[in-house]
Amino acid sequence: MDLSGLGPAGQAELITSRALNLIPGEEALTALIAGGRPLVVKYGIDPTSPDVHLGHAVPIVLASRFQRMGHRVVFIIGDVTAKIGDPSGQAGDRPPLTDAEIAANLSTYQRQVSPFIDVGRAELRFNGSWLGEITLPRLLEIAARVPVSMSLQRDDFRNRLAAGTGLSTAEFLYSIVMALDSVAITADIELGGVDQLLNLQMCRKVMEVSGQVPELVVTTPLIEGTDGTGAKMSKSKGNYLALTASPDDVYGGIMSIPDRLTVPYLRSLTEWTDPEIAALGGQHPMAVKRLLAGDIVAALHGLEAAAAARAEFGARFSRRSFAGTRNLPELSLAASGTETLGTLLTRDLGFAESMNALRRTAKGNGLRLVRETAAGQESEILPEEAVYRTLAEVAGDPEGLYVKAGRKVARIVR
RNA sequence: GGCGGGUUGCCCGAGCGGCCAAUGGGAGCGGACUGUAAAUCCGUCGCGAAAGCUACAGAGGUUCGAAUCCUCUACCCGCCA
Repeated sequence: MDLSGLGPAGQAELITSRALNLIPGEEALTALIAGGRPLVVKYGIDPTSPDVHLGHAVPIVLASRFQRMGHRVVFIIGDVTAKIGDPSGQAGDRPPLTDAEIAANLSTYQRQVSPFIDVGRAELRFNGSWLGEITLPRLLEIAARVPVSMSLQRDDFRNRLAAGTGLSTAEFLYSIVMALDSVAITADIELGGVDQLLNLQMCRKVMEVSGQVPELVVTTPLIEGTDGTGAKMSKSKGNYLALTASPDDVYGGIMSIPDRLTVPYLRSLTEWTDPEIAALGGQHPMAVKRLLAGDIVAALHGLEAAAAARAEFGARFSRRSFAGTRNLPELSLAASGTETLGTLLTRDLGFAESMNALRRTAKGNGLRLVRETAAGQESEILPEEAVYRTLAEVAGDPEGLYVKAGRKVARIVR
């Protein structure tokens, strides 16, 4: 949706309503937009990991809004810092990257993020192209005018200092180095997650020290992970939805988030406006979540895929019918009738981690044979020993037959 | 550099010579209930069909027998320099 026709107040509102912090404030944003020229909107991307998930999409959604308002989005790639390695001093877990790796990560990143923003229209800048030019006197000049107390506002720095755990000088310099990027492109606005707030403030400071107008800082909320533990979405917690996930997985993944996250997700990841969201209030929480899931799948994979994922979900989980379900793994009697059920379910399908794990599932009534006919479903709980019987023995007539191990299902075919 | 404390399963954390594959909590998994939500309850929670095997930082040793005792190594954490 083109937003360039919107007036300054309208544009500012569209950003402000989704921002957690706006520094110095909304009036400044409105004034900046009212200036009439295309603004330089900076967004730094991390070239160290090719994995992008929904959490990363949040600031991108805002960047896209700026873009559609007619402003210039500039992605800064921290190639210098990536080549130096992890600044946090945790030895070894983040080795420096080569140029080739950075390029590869970058193109993966662009591809994954493209559903949310017009990547072709965004500008790309590598900070190596100007950081290499910075002289030591210049760096000292800036450092001399940036108080250490600014960095010490960071809890993690303070805690580590207090605890006596290592805090390197490089880490102190890191935020100044990133701030030089803002100076290099004379950014008007910078976007980032709230976790970057202190770094972003450093950008303002350094710009000021360099005689520039400090950029306007916009931070976005960190969305909670899908598991509902309250932790932010992150790869290491495993509570994330990758942008590359299949339509079915994304749809299902969204459906499994706690109800209380539906609105935050709608706000952070879709173009629904606050009045529209408020109007959904009367609906069943699950219905709203369906809208959200459909919307996100549509963004990532298109409307058709969204419709298919919706139908799939309805068949598979709401009606629990398997006949209409696509993408079910299959066990073929002809090909593997003589293999044991346990082998097939663990080794071939990965439904359980080990034979013992599968037996435990069976012991808890989780291993079942389901026969689906026009009349409905009949389910038979398989005993633990069935794990060691062959598929042919267990299955018999495969017509409309499915095996379930816990929540996972496979179709049995001839 | 000196002295002291620690390293247990996915995480936290008991155990301090046999009854320890290892108490308890959390996470996970399965079941009931459901909307692949939340809450609750129940079960389960190294691998192996079994015999058994592998596990309590690593390597040796003492002992009929070690997660538990001894020695060395690595890492962590305190206090003192």
